Formats: sequence, structure tokens, C-alpha cells
Amino acid sequence: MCKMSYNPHDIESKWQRIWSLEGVFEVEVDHSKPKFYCLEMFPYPSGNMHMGHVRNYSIGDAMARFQRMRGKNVLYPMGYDSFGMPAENAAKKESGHPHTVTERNIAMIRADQERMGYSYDWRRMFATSTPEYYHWNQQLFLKFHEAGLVERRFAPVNWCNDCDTVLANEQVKNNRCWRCGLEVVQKDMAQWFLKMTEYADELLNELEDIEFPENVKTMQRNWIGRSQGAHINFKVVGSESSIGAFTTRPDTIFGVTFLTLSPEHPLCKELVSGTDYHDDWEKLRNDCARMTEFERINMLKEKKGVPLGRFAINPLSGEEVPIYAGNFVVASYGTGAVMAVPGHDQRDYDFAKKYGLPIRPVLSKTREAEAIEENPVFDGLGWMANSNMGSFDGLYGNEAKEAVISALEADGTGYGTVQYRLKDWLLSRQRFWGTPIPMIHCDDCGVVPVNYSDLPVKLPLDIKFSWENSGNPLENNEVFLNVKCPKCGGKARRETDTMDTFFDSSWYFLRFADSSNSSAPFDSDKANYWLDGGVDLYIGGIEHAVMHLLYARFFTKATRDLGMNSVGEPFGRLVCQGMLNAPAPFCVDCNSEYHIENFGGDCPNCGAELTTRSVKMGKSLGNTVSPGEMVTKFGADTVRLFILFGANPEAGMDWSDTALESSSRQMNQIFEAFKSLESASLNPKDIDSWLLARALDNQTRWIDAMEGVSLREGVMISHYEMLSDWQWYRRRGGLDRETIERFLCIWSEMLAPATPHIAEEFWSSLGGTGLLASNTLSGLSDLSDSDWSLVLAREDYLREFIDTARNLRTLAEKHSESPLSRMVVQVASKWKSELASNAINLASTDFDFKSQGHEHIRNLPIFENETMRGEIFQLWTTLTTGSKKKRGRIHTWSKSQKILLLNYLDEVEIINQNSEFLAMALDIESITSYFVGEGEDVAGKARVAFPLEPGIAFV
RNA sequence: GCAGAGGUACCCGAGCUGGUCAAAGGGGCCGGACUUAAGCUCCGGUGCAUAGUGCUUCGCAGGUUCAAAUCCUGCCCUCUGCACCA
Repeated sequence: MCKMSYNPHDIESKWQRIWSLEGVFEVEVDHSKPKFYCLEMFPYPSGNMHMGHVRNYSIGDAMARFQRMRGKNVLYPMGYDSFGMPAENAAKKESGHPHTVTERNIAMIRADQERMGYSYDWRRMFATSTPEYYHWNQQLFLKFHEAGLVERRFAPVNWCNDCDTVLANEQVKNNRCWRCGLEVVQKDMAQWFLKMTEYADELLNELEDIEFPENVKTMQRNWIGRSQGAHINFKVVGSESSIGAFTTRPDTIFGVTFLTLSPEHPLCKELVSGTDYHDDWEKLRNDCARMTEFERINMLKEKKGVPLGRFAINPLSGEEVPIYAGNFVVASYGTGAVMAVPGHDQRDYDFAKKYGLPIRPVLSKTREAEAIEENPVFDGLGWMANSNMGSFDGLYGNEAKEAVISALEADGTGYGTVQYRLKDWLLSRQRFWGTPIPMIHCDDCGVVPVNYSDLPVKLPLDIKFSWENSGNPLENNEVFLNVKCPKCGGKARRETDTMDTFFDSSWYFLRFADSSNSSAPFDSDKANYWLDGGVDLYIGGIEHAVMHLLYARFFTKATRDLGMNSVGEPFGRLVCQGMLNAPAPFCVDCNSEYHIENFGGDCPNCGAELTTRSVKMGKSLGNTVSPGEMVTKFGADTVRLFILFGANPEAGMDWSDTALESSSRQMNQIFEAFKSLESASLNPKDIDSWLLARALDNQTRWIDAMEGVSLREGVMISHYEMLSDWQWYRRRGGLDRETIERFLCIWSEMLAPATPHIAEEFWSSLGGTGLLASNTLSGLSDLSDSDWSLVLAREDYLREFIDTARNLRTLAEKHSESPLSRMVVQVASKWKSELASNAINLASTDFDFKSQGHEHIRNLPIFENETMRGEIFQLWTTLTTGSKKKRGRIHTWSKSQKILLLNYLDEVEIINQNSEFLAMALDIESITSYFVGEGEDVAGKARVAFPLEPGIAFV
């Protein structure tokens, strides 16, 4: 190879072809090997691959390749989450079919992925929009239906006029559609729900044992939002109705001075109809319904409410309290009614103050204290007071809560309960490009499931999309609609709702275990093998931390309970990759970023000069980088190296053209290093063992880093430190063929996870057996059997020596009129090194230098020489206890320095042995070295000589 | 407001189970070698002082300690997620 300079394109396409021909990434269940399931969140195919994908997959591929080299049976699949609205919109634009758009996009992104050399088992690839996949969506749906997890009910739903569809609560952001941003309106519809709340407790509790990042766990906990409390019924005076309210603080029930209903609460209308209060309430309700999120936030600095003119009865105290409607009460949480305790809830307090309602403190901060009104309110746990039912006063915290709940339960006016923020999963979408819900509406039999044998219910392909035909084309497709009732055989109509696409992605990782199965979603044995302990490494964006991950966890549990697997938790280790940033114009004064077309100009808002700032890559700012372009320019390996070296997976990362170029240079240098094997011959030298010792050490640290998914660190060792060690070796005159071959073999393996093509090329040119992509790491046991620490330490000594000498040289130059030509090195006397060694040995025992030190040296033979005693004491102190400002050397010496001292390194010898090299490195003609006292004390440097720190004089 | 992650030299970024930390690595910049030259590559420098041991630095202000980038407290700022959660 290597006659020419580095040409990534030839190398990369060659190896991609060979890997594919040899099928090296194709895996099957193999119980003789430990498995490793490496998975990236599969993409929605929107066209070409973007940089965020590149980052995601480069991380995953590096880990998959690394684990293969570690001897694992690695499942590393790729597929496409290909249902969804954008394909419909694209189809409308070109008057085509979403299917066509989707297939085209998949082909594009797949080609991009293949060009990057990712090591997927492509046989397992699937797209969720194919009947081969959504067939099983439908089957799972029917199974869930049988298990009682599916429900059809009327519910007010979020409706987006633009997208012509229902949105899940989770898909509404700031009261706007998460995709198009249009304001969401409410609409009542019959909907299909999946009863995820039945798993709320398990989903919450098992978070404890999952290896997710802490912030993801917290987000999920908050999302599930379990709160323990009581449901309390308040009878409405003069009515049969009662108001149920949920509270987490039943211990404050005697402080209730009013009730607040959400304006949408059905009881509101009933209570005010025909009264003077009706108009105010209606106005409030309409205000709330119409308010945009932006207005709401501003409005809510001011809590608003209206009296409904009626009263409710506190079930324990019998007291009558007024009923209000308040804009701050959310209809969908709890019961949509709040028992207001202004004495111990800040929000209620503010409300009460505003409307002149009474405030009654019923908790005291200490057992003895009075319950007092204060602002800010006391909302911690306290001792009950003023309960006007003596038996409660003095009860504290949970005991108080339980006492109140018992009292309520005793007279049937309330009960202890748990409330979740998590809601059932609204599955229906009034959209075409999704999995048809396999249900049939029969006038006689009602809603009837499709027979399993009639699955899949296929989406019709003979539809032309256009902007004129809004809504769901299924509703007008007679062929699709008309069907016979599976029960009575009479005329019936198909359900036209399709499923939320989150359904597709909630079990795709199970399908990968057995993706060609045509008789079931997946074989349970295969799923249990690959998903034992969950997906071993799951990589994706933080934006899916709640919804997708929670749905997937729910599915795994639900299918487990259907007997389809025994997994339970789908994901083991989760890594959320950080964001990819790129520079964009930025105005410091306005604190805002602008489109890249403003580079070099002034702020469009205030006219100030724009600076740059690194912000999230995105279309809106135009600060995106095309992976295709970069690969064309530099090759896939270089792009992969850059992206992995740029930052650790979890950290945010800045795109930089110069840094990419530097990665390219690095690749060239590595290439050059491998090329130099050609000029090597049998030429053994001392430095050879150093190089191999470094390789061993580097490989060990590299494995540690990679195991921990610290890819940046790993790449730093494999692509940077290995190279600088190589360069040092060459500077030291090393060029032994046998050594170099050994070193390069180890190195090429280490290069493989991040830059697999070039590594494979090196491997093949070195005559390595088989393909590197399917090999396991060379064991270096022959190397690790020896102790290389002294070899490494000697080299460290030289490096440090050069370092110190270099610094001194610049200083010395200032003091010398003529150019420096000679260096005189005076090494500390042997007895000093011996004393140092002695001290190091003592330090490894539990010797107490402070109390036993002086006694110790007094007994040493050298201490008999009276003239040296002062110097001995001084040295001993410097070595052991140190001074006020500096610790003793035995504490500050590095491991390798200690090794040198313990082995009585002859500094004079090592300096003289390497004098030629040192002279060259220091740009000096000659070097002389001797022990202090064995020659002239040049420039009085004998006094600074210390073990490992010789006195150096330039002349 | 709540939760989480952060603020390290010109920039990015390690370190943060206290001492070996003026602080890895990369980018940029400067200098030297190579070259007709540019590029590439190699070597070195990049807080201040200084013939070595010294001073000032790790968001700001305090504290603990013989010793703090590292531990504690308060404050400021940035980012991410959630948004009146009863």
C-alpha cells in the first residue's frame, strides 16, 4: 500500500465493500458468547443524514466495534421510524403518496449511513411504515385490547387546525402544536386510549434500578408525578351535588376557607346557571379557553377568580365555605377542584388576600407554638392546631394526615388516594400515514376487533395527496372503509384513526432481535437473549428522555405481562448525546442569535456590531453543516475522528472547520507513521522496549476509557498519544522493524473503533490475519508479564530533564554574552539518593516522620560524619515533612520518580549515555555530567543539586 | 418558580475521591527547522517574574484546612427540561 498519500475515498469504499461481502456484522443468537446490544434511537427518514445523526451513530458504531473486539456477540441494527406527518406534507407538495416519499428518503439516508461505514447488520433493517412491521403494531394493539389495556372514550382533545389532527398532551408545547406551532384548540372526540397509568407505579419504582442519567430519571419521575394524598368530598349547600377535591395536605383541612374550581369544571355551570354569577363565570371560562400560553404566563402573575355564589360544607368541621372558580386551577389534574387553605399555601394565600377571604392558620411550627398567619406562608409539616375538634390538635405530619384520612373514611366523605400527573396514552390520530387501528364499527355489534387472520389492515396505496384534500384521506376511501363485520357479517365501516407514531418506536428494539419473523412480532427466546439486562447501550437525544423512553418501558412491561418476553426493562445503559453547536451571529446587547447571512453585518434589531456565538445547529439559523460535503472533502474516518474527539458523548460540542482540518492532518500523520515501516530494518535499540511498554500502557488505559463510553478520552489515547509516543520513539532513533510491526499491529486495533477503514487498511498491509472488523483485540500478555516501569521511568526522567534544561537555557542566555555551547550537569551525591530511597521505603510503612524521623537518621551510618549532620537534617526535612509551604518530596514525587530512586538510578550514567540526544534536543554542542564534588563546581550549581534534580549550568 | 447540568488560561475542553496543578489534550497565535516559496511535516513557546526555588490565576464573596480549581455556605450568570400539580 502506501505509495501515495492518504486517500480516504479509495480505502473507505474498498473496505465497506469487503465488510459487506464477508457479512462480518451479521449476527445470530449465540449462547457461547456474551452479548452486547448496541442501539441508537432510529431516525425519522427526512432525507439526507444530518450532523446530529453522524454524532449519534459515530458514537454507537465506535462502541459496537469496540465491543466486537472485546469478544462480544454484538447486535447493532438500524431501521427507520418512517410513519409521520412530514411525509404526508411532502406527498401533498408533489401530489404523490407518502409511501413514495418515505422510500426515497430511506434510500437517501441509508446511502449516507453506508458511506460512513457504520457496522450495522443490515439484514435486520426495517421501516415501520411497511405492512411487515405495522402488522405487528396491529396485533399488539389487539392483544392489549384483550388484556383490557385499550379503551375508547370521549375526551376533550387538543386539536391542531393546521395539521388537522389530535395532539397528545405531551405533544402540546406552550399551548401550541409541537410540530407546526399553531395554537391548539379543544375538541371533543371518541378516542382510543392505552391505559399506561396502570403501570405508573412500576414505571416509577423501577427507575431506582436503571442505569439512566440522573436528570433523565428525575424528568421521568416528575412526568409520572406521583403524589399521595386524599380525595375529599365537599357537599354543596342546597344541592345534591358534591365537589371532590384532591389534596396532598389533608392535615390542613381545618384551614379550608374556600374551594376553587377550574372554570371548565362541569359543576360550575350547574351552580351558576340562572344566577347573577353566571356572566362573570362565563367570562372567566372564555378568557381561559382563549388565552394563549404567552398571555397566560403574564396573566398568571395575577391570579383571578370569581365567586359562584354557592357554598360547600367542610365534611369534618361542618363549616360552610364559599365556592370560587379560579384561573389557576387546571381541569385535567386531579379533579379540577382545589380545597383552598390560605394559611398554608402561598397561592391560596395570595388569592385570599386579593378577594378578602378569611385566612385560618391550622399548623404550628413547633409543638408549643401557636399557629399564626404569616407571609410567606408556612407550608412545611407542622403540628395541627385550631381544629375545633380537639382530638386532632397536636398531631404532626404524616400522623396528622392519616388521622384526617381515617376520619374522612369513617364517615364516608373521603379516602386516601394517590394521584398521578401521568395520563393514559391517547393513541388516536386523524391522519393517514400511520398504523391503521384494527377496529371495525358495526351498527349492530358496535366496535369489533379485526380478526388476527385478517391482519394487517393495509393502508391503500392508490391515493393521490394534495393540499386541496385536507383531513384524513381514509375517511373518503370507500375501498378501505367498507368491510364486513367480523361478528355478524353485516355491513360495517373500518376505524379510520391511525396510531400515534410513538407506538411504532415503543417496541422496535424488540423487533430488531428477530426482524424477519413473519409469524409473530418477535420470538421470545431471541428477544430474551438480546434484551437480557436491557439494551446494553442506548444512545440518543435528551429530547426523548421522557415520552419515548417511558412509552418503551411501558410496552416492554405490557408485553412481558402478555407472556411475550421476560425482559421487564428495555434499556440498560442510556447515553444522551449532547447538542451539536455551530457558530452563528450574535448580538450581545439584544442577547439573541441571527441567521448566518448576517455574519459580518450589524444587528438587525439594534444596529450594534454582531459577534459570534456557538449555538445549536439548526435550520432556523442556517448554521448547519452537511455531512455529505465533509465526507467528500475529508473522508468518513476524518469526520468520525473529529466528532468523537470534539467532546465526550454527553457533552455539548462545537462544530469547527479548523478543528476538522486538524483532524484531517492528524489522520495524515498517522498515515505517515504507518508508512515508515517501509524504511525500517532489523535494528534493535534500547528504545524499542520503551515503545512496546508504552503501547501496553496505552492499550490498558484505552480499554478502560472505551468501556466507560469515554470516547473522547479513548480517541485521545488511540489517535493522539499513540502518535506522540511514536514520534518520540523516532526522535530517539528507534527504527527496528520487529518492534515497529508489533507496535503498529496494536495501534491499528486501537484505531479501529473510531476510524475503522484506515485501521483495516493498516491491518491488511501489516499482514494481519482475517479482518480487523471481526477480530478480537490482541492480548498483550507476553508484554504485560514483564515489569516495564523502570524502562518507562528512565524515559520520563530524560523528558523532564530536557524540560527543565530548556527553561534554564532561556534564562542562561540572558546572562551570557556569547552563544551557549556547553552544559555541565552536577548530579546530587549518591548518599542523597540513598537517603531519598530510604525515605520512600519508610513512607510505604506506617512510619511517623514527625515523631520518629530524627531518631531514625541519627542511627544511620552516614550520620557518624559530624560535618555532614546539618546537611543530612536539612535534606531529610525536605524529603519527608517538607516546609510550611512545600510538602516533603516523598509525597510529591510521581510513581515513576519513586521507581527511579528505589532502583538507584545512576543519573550521571543515563545523562552521559544519552548526551548526544540531549545535546541535540537542547541545541548545545556538548554535555558533561558528574557527581557533585567529582569535578569543578561550575557556576556554583552544586548547591541546587537534588536527587532527580541535578544542578545544571550552561556555559 | 421547580428540577437537572454547568461556569477552568485567547477559544474549546480535561481535572474537581483536597497536596505530584501554572493546571492534560486540541484549536488559534508566535518562533525555529525543512522548503525557491506557500502548504504539509517536525521541534519549541504561549499568565508575570526569574540561572531553577517566586508571584498572581480556575464565575464572585466568604469559610474549613498546614494545604482548595478540587470540600462547605451565600450570591451572580449560562444552558436544558417542566410550566399555576392542589
